Amino acid sequence: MKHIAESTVRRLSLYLRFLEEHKAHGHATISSGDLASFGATTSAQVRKDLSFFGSFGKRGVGYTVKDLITAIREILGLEHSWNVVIIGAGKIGAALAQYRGFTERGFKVAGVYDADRSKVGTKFGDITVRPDSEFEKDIAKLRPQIAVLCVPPEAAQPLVDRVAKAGIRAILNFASVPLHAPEGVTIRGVNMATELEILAFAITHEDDIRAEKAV
Amino acid sequence: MKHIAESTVRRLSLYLRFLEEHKAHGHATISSGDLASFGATTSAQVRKDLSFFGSFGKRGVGYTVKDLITAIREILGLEHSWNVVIIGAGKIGAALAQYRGFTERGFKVAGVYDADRSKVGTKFGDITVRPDSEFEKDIAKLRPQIAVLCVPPEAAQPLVDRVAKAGIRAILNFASVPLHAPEGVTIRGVNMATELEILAFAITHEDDIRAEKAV
DNA sequence: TGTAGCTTGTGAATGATTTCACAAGCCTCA
DNA sequence: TGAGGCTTGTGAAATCATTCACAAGCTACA
Repeated sequence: MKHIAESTVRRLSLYLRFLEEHKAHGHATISSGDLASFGATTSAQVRKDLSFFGSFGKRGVGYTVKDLITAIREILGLEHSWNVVIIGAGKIGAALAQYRGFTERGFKVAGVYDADRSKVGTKFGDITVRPDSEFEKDIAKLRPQIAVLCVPPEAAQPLVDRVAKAGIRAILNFASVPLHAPEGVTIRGVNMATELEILAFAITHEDDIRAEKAV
Repeated sequence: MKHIAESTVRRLSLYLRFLEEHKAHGHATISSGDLASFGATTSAQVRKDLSFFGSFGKRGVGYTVKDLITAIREILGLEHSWNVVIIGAGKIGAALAQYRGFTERGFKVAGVYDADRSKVGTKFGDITVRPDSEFEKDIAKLRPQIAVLCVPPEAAQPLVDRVAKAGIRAILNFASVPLHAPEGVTIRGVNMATELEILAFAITHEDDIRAEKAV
């Protein structure tokens, strides 16, 4: 397969959300223009995004909502559900463990771990925080595909190596350090402070931008 | 000023983090190559990123850590601290209200609001959840520049309009819907489920990619 | 059946970002 | 002072992503 841009995958995820909503509203078909207006993009972009994976619409008509949902779910790899383990049961870890959005989209939180014994035993819904040391043992049973790291920065890289050794190949990192991914492992980082800094940059410089527009 | 790519701003934020660490380790100067290896980028990229804003290094020597920190902080608009209000005191909102990373980077949580009366009065450290209805009144005193939305999807767009009307021009959105930004307002979205979906895509397709590499 | 009015799928063009490659400049040391 | 070894700053080239523009194909309806 041709290399797919991250921006394309991100938009597909967005289209999927809109399609599900659209289906719930009882619509059977949708055009690239409708999809575009929801995702703040263009109809050409929508069609190009889809074209990397095949041809899903009918000229003159549009896309069958049901079929496009199936197609995008398959493209994204969402036809089956994924097991996720959360490592670190601090504030963020706890919030994610209870986050409805994951379950809704087919990501099942299969375990929560923490090195701090005082946190072990805490319950989030039907899931109990287990000791970090049990991690490798559990993996063999749970077979999770994704690990979410919500640990202090200095603990993150060692955990990446440990998690990778246990056979997990996808990591979502909430620790505020860039991590080195071992061969065959994909890491994505989410950094709240960086997001705020990008906003700070935008409002600090928007006057320059406005001035520029006026020229 | 020339238009700056978001990717550049994101990297600057990363460089800044490394520079502060580097300074704490007692180093006085740093080269673009060192900065690059931390951020998993190239030395040319580092120099290009900085070149949009000026010339901060010395040929043959590198950059003075202290001065580059000052320069990047000024570029990002971090020379003063920012006031942030969090709207929605659910799991995510509560986690963010207590998130150390914000304070460390100069973002002060000045208020937390919720429409649910049962949440009003809850304390997060020295900050108390206030009723949503008090929001406009408080803004006049607090003068926050950034709002963080941690509300259910259907509540998000109305809040954008309300927050914008109150004079806030930057919004960080954790609700899982794309939002329409009024004129002069910058919105950034963080969507945990989308991040997991991008990972799911990556591991679903990595065999294709590996196969491709082998060809 | 034929025409009018849509909408898709896709090469080609444009625009944006990253990488290359090298002149210019700084420091050390003989 | 001058040569050698670094490192920056930056045009130019290459790569990557988005937008344009239009032929091809579907539906409805006369």
